[in-house]
Amino acid sequence: MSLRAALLALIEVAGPSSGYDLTKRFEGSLAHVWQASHSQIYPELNRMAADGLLEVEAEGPRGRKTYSITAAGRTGLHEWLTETKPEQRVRSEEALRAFLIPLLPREEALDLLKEELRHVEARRAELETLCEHASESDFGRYALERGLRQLAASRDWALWAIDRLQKSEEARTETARTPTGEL
Amino acid sequence: MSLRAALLALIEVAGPSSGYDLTKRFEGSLAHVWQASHSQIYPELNRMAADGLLEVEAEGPRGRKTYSITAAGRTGLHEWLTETKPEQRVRSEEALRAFLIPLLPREEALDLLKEELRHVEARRAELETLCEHASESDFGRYALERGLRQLAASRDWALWAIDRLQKSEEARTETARTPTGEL
DNA sequence: CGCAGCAATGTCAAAGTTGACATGTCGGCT
DNA sequence: AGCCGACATGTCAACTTTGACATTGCTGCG
Repeated sequence: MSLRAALLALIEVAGPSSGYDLTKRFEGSLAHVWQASHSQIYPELNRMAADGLLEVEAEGPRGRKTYSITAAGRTGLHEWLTETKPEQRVRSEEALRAFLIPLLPREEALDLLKEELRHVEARRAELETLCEHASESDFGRYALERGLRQLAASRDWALWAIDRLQKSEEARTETARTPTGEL
Repeated sequence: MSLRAALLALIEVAGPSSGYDLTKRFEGSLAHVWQASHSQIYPELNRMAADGLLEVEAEGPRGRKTYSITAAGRTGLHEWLTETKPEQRVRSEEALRAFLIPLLPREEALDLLKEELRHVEARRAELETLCEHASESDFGRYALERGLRQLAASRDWALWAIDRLQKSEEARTETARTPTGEL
């Protein structure tokens, strides 16, 4: 259902669009939040049209189809936003790795964390520029801000973890103990 | 592959375990990071055993099967951690909602945000207690900390968004303008 | 002209995920 | 004895998601 909501919202905001347009827009700021490729979007649009949420206007020289939102579509979107309780579960491979970090010997763990830190910084910089170019009232403004804050949290965590690992290494060196069981 | 890595790691850390054990452990701190139910875990364990990553020791009065990690399993886990580049895409329905917030009239948007804030605070409190009860060296310590920071970021974002919406409402009231197009 | 590249839509198999259904054991309580 | 809840494993249909394969029209370039 999330895909439907996203598509309805995109059409609601930008007006009648083609599947191609929507696919492109999914590659923009929305990509930080939800992903879908054309192979998922095209069939879904047709199903939504069949369900009366969208109206198709097929034409265009290259077989372009334009979908517009119907009253039913608008109602559906509103219902989804207000009456569906959000799925709180998050699945993040990065977080899973974080979970598994303690399995690695310190050196390797530190390398991984530093690598992660680089990635996060890169994405943050990217988002930051997007954020600057976005107008005050831009549609994706809220999501952008959210993404930025999440990334900042990831960065801070990585810094914390690196610090912690280095401290525990120092402690280990001082007391001259052998390391405990690692992978 | 993430499921495999998680299962290998859980067995690596806790020693030989049954599918039931692993299912329970997936409901613990790991649930904040990755989810899997027994219907996914049981078949996967058997596949992993067939692939030589695990060793089965079937017995126990209630048909309990105990899986232990093999050398190949350990290698596989290590490879996954160090040689696979992490999937950076995140899919979060909550974030998607954040994206769509501007579609709602202010009052409804505020209600949603406040609701979200409550949820986040509740989960944060829950994690916080988990964090306190966790020993310094607990396996899940890093993931727990990461989860806490993510939730804090979500909370701060919600507060920021509420503030922003209220400010824009004031501005609107002052200038006595009619609202722009909303859902 | 031919060709590359983008516009535009589609299908399909494979993999991942969920929730429901199914089954049987064991221990403790009434 | 009967029942409940925890232990323990499994299957299956439905749905979502991904990546590959496939096709056609238009546009600009050499």
